Amino acid sequence: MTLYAEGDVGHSVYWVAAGTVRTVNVGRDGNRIVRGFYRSGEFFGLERGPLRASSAEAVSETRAVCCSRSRLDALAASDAQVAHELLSWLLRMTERAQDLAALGRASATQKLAYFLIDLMDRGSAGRSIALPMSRTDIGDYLGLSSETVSRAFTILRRDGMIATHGRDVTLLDPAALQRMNGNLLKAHS
Amino acid sequence: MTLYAEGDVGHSVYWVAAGTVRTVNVGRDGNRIVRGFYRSGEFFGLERGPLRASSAEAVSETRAVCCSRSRLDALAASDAQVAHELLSWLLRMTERAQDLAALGRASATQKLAYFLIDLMDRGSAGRSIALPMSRTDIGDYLGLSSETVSRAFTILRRDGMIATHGRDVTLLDPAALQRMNGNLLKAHS
DNA sequence: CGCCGCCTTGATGAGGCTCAACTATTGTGG
DNA sequence: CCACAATAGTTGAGCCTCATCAAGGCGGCG
Repeated sequence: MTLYAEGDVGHSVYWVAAGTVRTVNVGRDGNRIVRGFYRSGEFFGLERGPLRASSAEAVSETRAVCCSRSRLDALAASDAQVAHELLSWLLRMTERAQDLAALGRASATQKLAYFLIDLMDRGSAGRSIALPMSRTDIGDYLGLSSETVSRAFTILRRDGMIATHGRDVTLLDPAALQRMNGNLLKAHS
Repeated sequence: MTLYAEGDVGHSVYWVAAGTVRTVNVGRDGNRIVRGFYRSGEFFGLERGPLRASSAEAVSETRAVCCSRSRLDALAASDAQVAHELLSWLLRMTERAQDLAALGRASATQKLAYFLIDLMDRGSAGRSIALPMSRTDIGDYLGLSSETVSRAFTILRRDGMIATHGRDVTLLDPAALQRMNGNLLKAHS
């Protein structure tokens, strides 16, 4: 379940073939922070220093491919296409993290709307999403408690924007969800 | 004062020679979000698409060097050193944005402590910082109101962690400031 | 001197965290 | 197949932090 832990030495970069991975920090007082979710087709594990800044854990059953940092560097140096992909991916990561930071002032419901839209943009083909993670995971990612996440789901359901059945979510009105954030999030596709 | 505006077409990348630049988004309802500050020696303006996602404004008197994206790409392709610098810078940007997002649950005082520590790590030699930006700027960056920022300054001053005189801030106890964030922020140097 | 922007401080209200109870779902052993 | 336990999700009540509105202070600059 754990691919690597916070503080480990490791230069490997990973590519998610199937499933979902989360990167996590745990404060000394036990408060957990989910720094990111990585879905099938995405990269993670590229860091500045030799020590892992966060742990990486499989959220559901997951297959991941591992590549050493030196091999990646060599590939990027020789193949301009790879270098461009890498740059583009990093820029996207930065954008996403900045978007999340910009949501600091937003309401819990707006944060959840952002989360769902982002998830739809990234992987799910139709309007249905099978969330692999718990409410607590979502909360630790958005900076909310699991109870507040649950309440936000209830509000979106009541307003007819989504339908839920356990962890299965159907986005009934994606445009309305997107509008909730004062279209802070441009089309990231 | 404005280097480029949100929505502009532009591929240029900038390097701050002196002064401070902020990148800004403005929602339709007028709420302002400062996405980042860039101090002397730092880069900004590198984005994924051809359209600017945010405006860039000089906070104080500033000199900035401009470089076209194509020239940067050529440089990075030919010079491994430049490519490495670029990668390292992007990773740092991502880290910083993720740190800020992770502060979502933190108190206003913790956020301000993070801000000051980050600022010290990045540019100021001694323990004194001459803030170039207003309380409102800081608030729009941290997701707080300017009043709350002001109150947080008062608390840190009362607790003997800083001394302030207008926009001049002296960090009396940097270690204590760093500890406030459950040492979420590792040494980023 | 008086205006103006920035900063500070106070009072009030709203949103979200915490504690707590209850329900739903899944898994386990008899 | 059922009883039970364990985990996840939902909903409610009270408190606390921060946003908002409002009123001064403190320079800078004409």
